[in-house]
Amino acid sequence: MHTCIFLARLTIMRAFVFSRKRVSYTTENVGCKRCNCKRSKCLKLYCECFAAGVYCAEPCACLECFNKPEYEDTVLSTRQQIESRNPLAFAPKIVCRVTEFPANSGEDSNRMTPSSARHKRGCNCKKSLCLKKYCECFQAGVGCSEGCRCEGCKNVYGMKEEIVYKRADERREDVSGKKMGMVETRSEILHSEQCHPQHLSPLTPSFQCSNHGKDILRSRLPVRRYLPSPESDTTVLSSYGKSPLSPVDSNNNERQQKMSVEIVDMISYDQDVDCLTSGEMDQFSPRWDGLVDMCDLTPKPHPPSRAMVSSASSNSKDCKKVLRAQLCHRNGRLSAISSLRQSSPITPVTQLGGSKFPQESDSDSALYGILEDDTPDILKDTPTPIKTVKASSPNQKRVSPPHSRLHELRSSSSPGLRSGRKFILQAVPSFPPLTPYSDPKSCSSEK
DNA sequence: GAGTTTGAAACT
DNA sequence: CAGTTTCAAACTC
Repeated sequence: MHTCIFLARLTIMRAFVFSRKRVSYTTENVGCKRCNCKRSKCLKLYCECFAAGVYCAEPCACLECFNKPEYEDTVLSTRQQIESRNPLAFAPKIVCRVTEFPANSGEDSNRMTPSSARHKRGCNCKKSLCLKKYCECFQAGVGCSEGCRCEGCKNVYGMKEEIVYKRADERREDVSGKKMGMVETRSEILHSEQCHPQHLSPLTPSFQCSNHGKDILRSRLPVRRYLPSPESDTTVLSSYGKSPLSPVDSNNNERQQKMSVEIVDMISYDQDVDCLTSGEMDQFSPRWDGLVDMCDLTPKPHPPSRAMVSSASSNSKDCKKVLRAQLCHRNGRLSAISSLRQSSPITPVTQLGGSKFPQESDSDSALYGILEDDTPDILKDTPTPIKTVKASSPNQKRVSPPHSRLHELRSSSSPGLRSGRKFILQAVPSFPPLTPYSDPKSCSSEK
């Protein structure tokens, strides 16, 4: 169970931290760098805000911006259109896969490590050597993978060749029943953290806001070198060089806990948190399905482990249950997490009115049926030949959240959410809001 | 701050 | 699907 929670945290953290570029929010959103679109009208994936599923806000320096609450319909239809072209367009780019271990014994049968967070689509770098933020993998703080088509990869988070080699190695060792070698080492580190809760913040998503995630990431990094965190422009070693028990962590612990509640509540965040999280919190909506990715993992029985905290269930279902239970336990309103797996990052639920929560892929088709002519007038001068829409969700996972819940959630107010400066596209939550949404229309006056 | 480089997204 | 163009962020000076 702890493993599951742990992975959930990690995945969420990654989703937040790595999926967006330099979006540095403060509570006041002062000096925040947001998009700077000149020609895309903030209605294409070029636009960071749009891609992130949030409305542009004051910090944006965009021109002719249509990514605003008042153009909600346009935004939604545009998203719809883009999704029809590429169903994964708004899906989190970083997914956290799990290293699965062969079944050896009943004990610790749920051992898994988030050893392979990767860019879903992979990069295509030619000149940056995957060492600059041009590289999405590097920017996301993840290693390149087989899916990357990069040339001369030197990604410090994991080179493509290295990954391929290690995976082959893992498979070989798994088959031979040998000990896990490097993988084991990594998982041991991970494991160590799991087994020593004092090393971690409590079981709340706050973990994602700490640098624990980075520590974990670091644990996956070659020991030989540390480079500046992609999230840090100034710190050379960043948190990668810190011990998990570093003072920073302990100092952060309390506020991490606080943060966790805020994250879970999807309310505005504490600006006191480090830049890792502060810039990402209100990008929440479209990234929550990172959790989905995590939960989609299907851990297999694992070999015995000395001290594995392993009350986790051995299947993703249970994992989700555990996660849900855990989160619900921490936040009564979090029952919405039960919809994690069903939610779509891109489904414009508002257009579905109060319809019932559709089931899985059916929802998509239903949705698409509703949203037909999806070419926004605004963009019709640049027509896109999309007329038919895929009826099924690419991974069969992205479905609208329960509207009844949404409705419930909306009907209650969340001061924290209202305090957020960013308009999350309420209509296209990737993940059912964990706290009430504030109606974009009602809060459009905030802007 | 302007100009350049880069690679993703969009288009053909 | 491959090649090209457009775009905006990252980067350099």
